[in-house]
Amino acid sequence: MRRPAKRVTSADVARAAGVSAATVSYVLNDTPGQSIPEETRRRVLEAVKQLDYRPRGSARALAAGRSDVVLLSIPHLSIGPGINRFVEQFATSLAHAGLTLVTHLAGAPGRPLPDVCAAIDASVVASLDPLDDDTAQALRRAGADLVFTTEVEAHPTMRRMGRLQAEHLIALGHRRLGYAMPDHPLLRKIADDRLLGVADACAHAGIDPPLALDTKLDTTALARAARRWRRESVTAVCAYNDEVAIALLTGMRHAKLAAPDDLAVIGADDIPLAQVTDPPLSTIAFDLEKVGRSLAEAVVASLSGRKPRLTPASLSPRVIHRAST
Amino acid sequence: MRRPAKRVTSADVARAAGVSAATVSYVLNDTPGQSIPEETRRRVLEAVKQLDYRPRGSARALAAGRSDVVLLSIPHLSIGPGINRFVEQFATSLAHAGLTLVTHLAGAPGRPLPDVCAAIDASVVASLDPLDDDTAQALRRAGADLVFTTEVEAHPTMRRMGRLQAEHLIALGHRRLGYAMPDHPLLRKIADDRLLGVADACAHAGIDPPLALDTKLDTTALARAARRWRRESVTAVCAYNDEVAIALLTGMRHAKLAAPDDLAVIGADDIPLAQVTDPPLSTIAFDLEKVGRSLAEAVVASLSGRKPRLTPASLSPRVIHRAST
DNA sequence: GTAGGTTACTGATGCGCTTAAGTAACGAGC
DNA sequence: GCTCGTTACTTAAGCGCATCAGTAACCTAC
Repeated sequence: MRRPAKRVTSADVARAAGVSAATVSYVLNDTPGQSIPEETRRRVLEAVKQLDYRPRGSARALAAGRSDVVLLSIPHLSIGPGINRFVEQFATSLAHAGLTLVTHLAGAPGRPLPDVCAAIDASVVASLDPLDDDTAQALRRAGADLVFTTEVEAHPTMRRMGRLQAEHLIALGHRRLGYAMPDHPLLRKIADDRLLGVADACAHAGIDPPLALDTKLDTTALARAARRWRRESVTAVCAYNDEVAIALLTGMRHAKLAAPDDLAVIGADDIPLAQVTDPPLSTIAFDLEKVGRSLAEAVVASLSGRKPRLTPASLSPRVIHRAST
Repeated sequence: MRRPAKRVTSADVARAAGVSAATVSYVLNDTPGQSIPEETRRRVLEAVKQLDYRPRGSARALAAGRSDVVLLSIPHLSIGPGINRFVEQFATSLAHAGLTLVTHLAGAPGRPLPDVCAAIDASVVASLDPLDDDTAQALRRAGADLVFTTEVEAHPTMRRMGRLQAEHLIALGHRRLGYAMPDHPLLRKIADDRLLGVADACAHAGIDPPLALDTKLDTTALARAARRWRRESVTAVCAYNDEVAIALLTGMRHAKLAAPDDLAVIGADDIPLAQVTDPPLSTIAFDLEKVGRSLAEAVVASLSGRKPRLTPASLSPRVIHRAST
């Protein structure tokens, strides 16, 4: 592997601007306590633009002892397309603070998070849900701060979503609930959390625990599941997510069952398609943009030594009531 | 911002193993031309494990002049959940070659790709579709190799997808096609490409160009669009993607139109839900795992100085024929 | 008029690693 | 018995930047 061609360095900029490399660094970083006259600043910035100079992150990180890179670990499988809006807002908010976001698909067999973190020398690792202890410790040893959307004390987000689904159905008068589990083994952990939330709500309302059925994205199988729930006098189903819920709706049509009269269905995530199903799907939505913004604040806080203080209900999930319930 | 606590360095490992830092580096990198007896190697690796040492990417990159980080730029909005499978496979294949993958959501107002690239000092930037010239040049100046899924000469993937959709419908005997455009302005460019592909196929078959209609994810609006196509004697519609197609199916049901008899519908992306619509949706699928693997190969090739040689039809889109056409 | 402060810089150092160059110890070959 | 080659290392340089410790020039105050 050849060494890449010579790149523009701060020394080049310094030469072009007729100053020292230190001055270039001061100008570019607005280093507090340094007084740079307007004229010099202009010359330096001019040279930067002329040469299309971009400081190398690795050199900066090495010299400064910390980088401006934030690593976001996102769950193995998408939490729906909304994740994009979240990431975008997060990246934008971080950029305002001079930080750079890159993301890593967690759980993949590719490479453990601490390795990735060390490789890019991230100074903060953010995640939507808490990481396991070993990983967290390894990351901290690798020099990264950790930031999550959920406070440790609060109910984990996933569990809360399940609770909201169930509470909605119970409020509508349903007394026996079903739960539609996803088939993908990697979704199992999240699904179990959400199911626990449903069980919480049932227990709290003093009704039977939910009847959970494994499902797959297959119309016939879901038609069967729907009939099974009916037989067991289930009147409403919480689906793991909108995808499962939509598939269930199709399965029900095949079984000649209609939502919400024969079986009420609520999804989770509020994917765009949830508005255009037949009937439109009730679901749980997050304000992901807000989450992105507040997570960015937490990162900045953590970086300046303050305890990241998150809003109580960071993900703020809420019920979207449409025609399927 | 306090300097983070002292982290484990290669000097610490060297001390623990009773060797010099150079030896540690030789062991960890399997540096060719260095003979390390088994016993020494064992001692070093032992110390590494004991201390949970992870080399800092920034220091490595700085010293070696190149990092082992690959940056994947993914389009602004998800190309469906399949993107996950692709990223995963890509990351795994890269990991086998000792490379680390991180991704960046392109197009977001956050921070331009070259800045991100410089910040993490990526040595390769991969992208699903070609980047504009300015960006490409800036990246190259930032010292990154560029790798794409599409060869420059080949038809851009997006255009090809549109062509496949149309060819499928034409082969089924349709003589007047519609095209359902997405409403999101950021999708416009991709949509235009796909539409061009449809137009190509129509021209090639000697039939009228497609009647493109703007749509949004709204059942009523789509019912109206469906009726409009019918009035204009369109018998089959290519949808921008499966999402639009599924919404159209719902709109058609509201307009008392059935697929494929009243209007055939084909989507694109083969999202999981496409199997469970009513009727199941014909669509265009990619072999994303294969793409991930071959893109990783291209990256490795590019890094070892060879020209990245991609398989002719890297994304290899193909028609999935279900009941909606 | 000069001590003391401020402004506007520069020089030197070191971050943690890779790598070229060096070296001590040992065995083989003559 | 001495050289040469090999093995198994070590030493030192330097990657590109941030940052600390200067310092020269100029200004102010008394």
